Amino acid sequence: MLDRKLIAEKLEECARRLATRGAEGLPLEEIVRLDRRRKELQHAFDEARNQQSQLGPRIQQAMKRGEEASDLKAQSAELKAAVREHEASLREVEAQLHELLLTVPNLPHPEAPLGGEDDGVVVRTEGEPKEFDFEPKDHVALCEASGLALLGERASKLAGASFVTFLGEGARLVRALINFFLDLHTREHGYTEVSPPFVANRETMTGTGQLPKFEEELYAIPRDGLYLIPTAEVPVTNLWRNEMIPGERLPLAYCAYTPCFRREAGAAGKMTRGLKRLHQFDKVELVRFCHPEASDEQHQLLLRHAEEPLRRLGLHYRIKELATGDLGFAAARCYDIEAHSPATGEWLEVSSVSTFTDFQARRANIRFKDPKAPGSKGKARKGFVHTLNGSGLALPRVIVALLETYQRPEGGAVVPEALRPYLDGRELLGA
RNA sequence: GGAGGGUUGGCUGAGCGGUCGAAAGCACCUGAUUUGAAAUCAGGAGGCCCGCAAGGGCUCGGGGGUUCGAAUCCCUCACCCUCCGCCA
Repeated sequence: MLDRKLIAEKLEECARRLATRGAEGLPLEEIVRLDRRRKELQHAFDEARNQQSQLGPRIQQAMKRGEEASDLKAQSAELKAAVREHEASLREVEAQLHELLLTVPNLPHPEAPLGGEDDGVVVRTEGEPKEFDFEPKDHVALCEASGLALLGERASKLAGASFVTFLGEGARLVRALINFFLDLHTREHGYTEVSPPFVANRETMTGTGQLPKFEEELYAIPRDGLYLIPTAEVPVTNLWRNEMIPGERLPLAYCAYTPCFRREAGAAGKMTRGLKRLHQFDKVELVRFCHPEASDEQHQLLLRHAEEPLRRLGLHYRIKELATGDLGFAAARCYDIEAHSPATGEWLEVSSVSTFTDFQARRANIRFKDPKAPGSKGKARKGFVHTLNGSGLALPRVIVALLETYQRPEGGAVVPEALRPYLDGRELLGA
């Protein structure tokens, strides 16, 4: 959610910056108009309320003197009606305003490259492309040959297409990767592990920006008013909803393993075989809360943390900064981390590392309060925190890159060193 | 799921429907005493929102209601505790 004041004061600039992400025809003028109306109503309400509350003691005194005070009572009743009226219109205007505000995406970061999907900038490429002296198979063929994952009809029997079942060493590989990622981030990068609910209510989904605009993307449990989470970002960011974080605790860093559920409703036509696009996948997510002035630096730090698992697994990958038109609704700036699929030559997005500035914090009302300097009469500084998150990492596509990169001509795949402790020291998988 | 009890400021804990934004204690801040600290004494101070300020509004778990007036009465929701039932 954008700051109403900012929209009012810099309407042109907001519109221009939002246009760079392709957001046109937003109700910005309407928002400014409603905000002005809101202020007026608030004033009228305060005024009437003030008058009414001053009448109370006077009535009491009159009654102590044994008077009826019926004229005062009537006056008070009248004011009460006025207060109610003002309050009702105030609430209505506020609700309208809020609703409009929820539809406006975040402002892109001034340094984000301009353009659309194809204008992302590859910031750097890490590792070497894998060379084979035989014809490499793609991950689908490898899964079929090794039996690590069920991709076909037998798997879709359970919940439909685009749900996978990992079997035997494949299931074990999933667990190993989750543990590897979590251990790395908690032990070496200082993240606090969170194991949240895999469902969330409407308010929680609104806080991070999934609702109201992207209801189509979510699996819902209408009977209980719940949604399956599309990412751990949702429950973890909302941990602090409607709270004030003591400034000295910032920055906060959380990591969480959860399955992620996505309907991929907008992805029709992009259907792919195999593990590349699923309705349910496992992911370890990193979430950070920080002071506003720290978010750029925190974004770089988060990026380093998120890519570290790929480095340790010895995979070839690149970092791409998304152009403004490709940014997610709530993001101000975003790096995608893409692992290389040597069999197809594709770059697979395994992580999206975003900074949301105060956009999510406003929606979810997450603020900080710095401690007052001792002895100083100045007020403690308060404000909305900045939130950031990134996958660290999403499993299925990492598995694709892993199997393809480390495949052997005679079948199976070599386990990279870093992962062996999580697989009983095994050096080979699916052989 | 059923029955009962509870939720007050950072904490503990009072609070006849009318100067209650709320006693008291602890913690906190300022000053005095002290070489410094502790102890003691005297003061001060809840939080949030709008506002440059003056000022105003909101706030006793959330929401609604009764009343001229609600921390106090009623309804409802959430959470906590106890008992019963069920259960990995």
